[in-house]
Amino acid sequence: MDKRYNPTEVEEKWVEIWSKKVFFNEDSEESFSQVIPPPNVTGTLHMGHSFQYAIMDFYTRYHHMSGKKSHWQVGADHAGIATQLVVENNLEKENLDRKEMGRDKFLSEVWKWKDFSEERIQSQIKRLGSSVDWNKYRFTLDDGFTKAVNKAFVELYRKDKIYRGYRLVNWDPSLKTAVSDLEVVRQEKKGLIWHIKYHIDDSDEFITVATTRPETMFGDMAIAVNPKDTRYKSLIGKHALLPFVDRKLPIIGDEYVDMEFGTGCLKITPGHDFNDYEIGKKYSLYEEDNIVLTSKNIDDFKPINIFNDEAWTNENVPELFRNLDRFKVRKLVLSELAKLELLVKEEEYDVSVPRGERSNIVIEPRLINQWYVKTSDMAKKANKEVENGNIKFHPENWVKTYFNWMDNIEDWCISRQIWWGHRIPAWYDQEGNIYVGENEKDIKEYYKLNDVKLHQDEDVLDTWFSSSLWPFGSLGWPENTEDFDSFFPTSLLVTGFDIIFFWVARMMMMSLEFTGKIPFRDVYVTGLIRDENGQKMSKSKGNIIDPIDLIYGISLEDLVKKRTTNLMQEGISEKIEKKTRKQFPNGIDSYGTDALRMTFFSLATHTKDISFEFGRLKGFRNFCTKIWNAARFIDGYPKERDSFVEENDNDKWIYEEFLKLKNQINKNIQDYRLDFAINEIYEFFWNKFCDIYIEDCKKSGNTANLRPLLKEILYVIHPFAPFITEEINSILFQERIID
RNA sequence: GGGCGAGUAACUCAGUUGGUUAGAGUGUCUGCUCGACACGCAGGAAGUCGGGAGUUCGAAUCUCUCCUCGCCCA
Repeated sequence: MDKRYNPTEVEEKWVEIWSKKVFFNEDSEESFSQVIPPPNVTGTLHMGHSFQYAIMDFYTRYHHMSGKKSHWQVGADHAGIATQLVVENNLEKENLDRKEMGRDKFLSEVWKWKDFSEERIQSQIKRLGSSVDWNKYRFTLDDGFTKAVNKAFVELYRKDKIYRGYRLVNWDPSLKTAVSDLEVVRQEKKGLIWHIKYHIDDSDEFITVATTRPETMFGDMAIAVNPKDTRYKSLIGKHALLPFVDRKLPIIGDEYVDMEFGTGCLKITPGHDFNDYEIGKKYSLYEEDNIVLTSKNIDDFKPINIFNDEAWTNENVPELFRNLDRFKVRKLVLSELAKLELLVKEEEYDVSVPRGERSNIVIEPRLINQWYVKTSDMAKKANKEVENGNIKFHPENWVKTYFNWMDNIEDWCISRQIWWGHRIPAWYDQEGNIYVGENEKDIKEYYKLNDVKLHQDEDVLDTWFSSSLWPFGSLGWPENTEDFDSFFPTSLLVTGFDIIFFWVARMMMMSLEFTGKIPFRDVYVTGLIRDENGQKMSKSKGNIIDPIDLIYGISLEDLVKKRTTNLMQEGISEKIEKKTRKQFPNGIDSYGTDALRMTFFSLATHTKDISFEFGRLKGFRNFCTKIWNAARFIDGYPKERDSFVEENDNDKWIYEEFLKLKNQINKNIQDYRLDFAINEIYEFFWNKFCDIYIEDCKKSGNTANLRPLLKEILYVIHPFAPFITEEINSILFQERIID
């Protein structure tokens, strides 16, 4: 054995073995199972993935070693919008355009990319030593999974839990697709609010409204004031005249209006604002001959839409303002209002701007037909499982976050106007009647259609719709597979707090809906890995650390190159280079996978921001060397016996300590406190086993117990540090720990 | 506006449910190339536990309040 443990060579050997090997206690009655949160096929894995995979691998190995049938379901996610964007950007560099290519050709390009990305991801998962069964690998767009998705959609539709609705949605004008509430990020910034005068019909009076979005005024359908507001009480029932258009807008009194806000008068633009939409609906506003009327019949409600799909003004605005970008319209409206002396004033105001999570463009609410899942009943069922303790969150506190969202859940918009994804299994005839079924043949049978010409919905499903089926879909549902039988419901889900709403909650709803069972019992919610200053790692900040570079090490020049190529923004590369050179003057050392894993465990505390710290990584590399050298020392003594025999006080003491350790870490493992567990291992091995026991054995010459005890210790450490323990075990004992 | 969380040694963090002199890793200081290990060994320094008030025999831990910072939802 070398004086220093050299991890990379050793690890590559075991990676090769483990990636082909299936660990499986076939005959065991008890089972443990979990599904991987399928990584997106958008590129490579980052620190967060390696962190979570370390934890998942830990539990898979741990339960396998305790004799259970232990299964970790592996796979990847097609990641609709994200992947489509990556491929579109790549094509753009070759001056190719998605629209010009057409759907089929474009999709074949995406499939090519998927193969490329998938291979990289798979090799990364393997390199971390993940004990998955590669024969059971699934992809969310493979045939079996697509079948599950279609079945789920059709079933929900027939149970009246999916519907198509003409409603206001979050519209992304650059991607030209609807997105769900969760895919919209709000950005707080200093903006302006404008006070605008509207004439009162048949009067010399004015009413002044305050708005942050004057460009939407062409879609105004009412003015609302609080009925208690003495300033405006007398105006209720009269009409205001919309500037430039002279549309008569009813002035309505509604408690919803906050008297303190702005002027106390709100312009109601149901076609372009979510709150206004609700008010418009309440009064069923509709326009006739340039007069807006109210009605008691909700079917009369007809919001005015003033934008096209790119958020440029359409034919519903006066000619002067037509066919312009919404931000240009704003400027023009303001200057024209000023000319008419209708612009009273502008004030600074904190506004919250909705932006698309992927595109970063300002989201424009838009009226359009989309598909929705009715969520409230499903949410209630899911909540019950949390309330009665069938599903547990760790740390427990995350249930608050979970309920916070679930108690206010809205219907889920699941259709996306993109190409990469599961095409919605709905067809239309010439008259626009909707038929839902797994394919055209099924539909013709189910609806008893003869020679009707049908065309399929162009849209695809939200990626999270398919992901929500992952825990049972990946195990074979709707087929009645052996895996589904033995491993569902799964035991554990390891995932980040950032996708509790997107994913965890939705899996719970769908699983209960389709299998009648919970998808998992324990949810281990991890924090997010940040850099050592607590900053989020991102390409533009230039602080990304690739887990592979921690395992193998990387030279300064390569690291600088890696961090400064393919930057979206111009001009930041110098700053990044400077920062990188300062922080890593000698590049990054090689630390090996075990050291990285143990670092992750020690960082897996119950906080949501985890600063990744090199000091700790260094500490665990030293620890690996320590284990290696203890083994090397012990290897210097001949084998005398197979098992530990207590012969003196020293033996008695260390064995008691060892049993205490085992008890303690088993408890910690059950409590999902791997940080405690790894610290105890470290403390026991270094301070007790090495510093006291081995030293004492040296002095007394009673060394016969060293080998058997080391072997027992290696087994305990194995799920924490699989490579080094397996290597030492094979050198000293010519056996496999995990088989 | 509603909700959640953080503030402990120079740095990054624990503190397992109120109980002896508050812990770890890294860094730092002193001394060690003695046969496992300098990625080491033996020692050492280092903290008003964000501020204030309270409960208690006893508070980093419980209560109240204030300050600073972060995240999520509207």
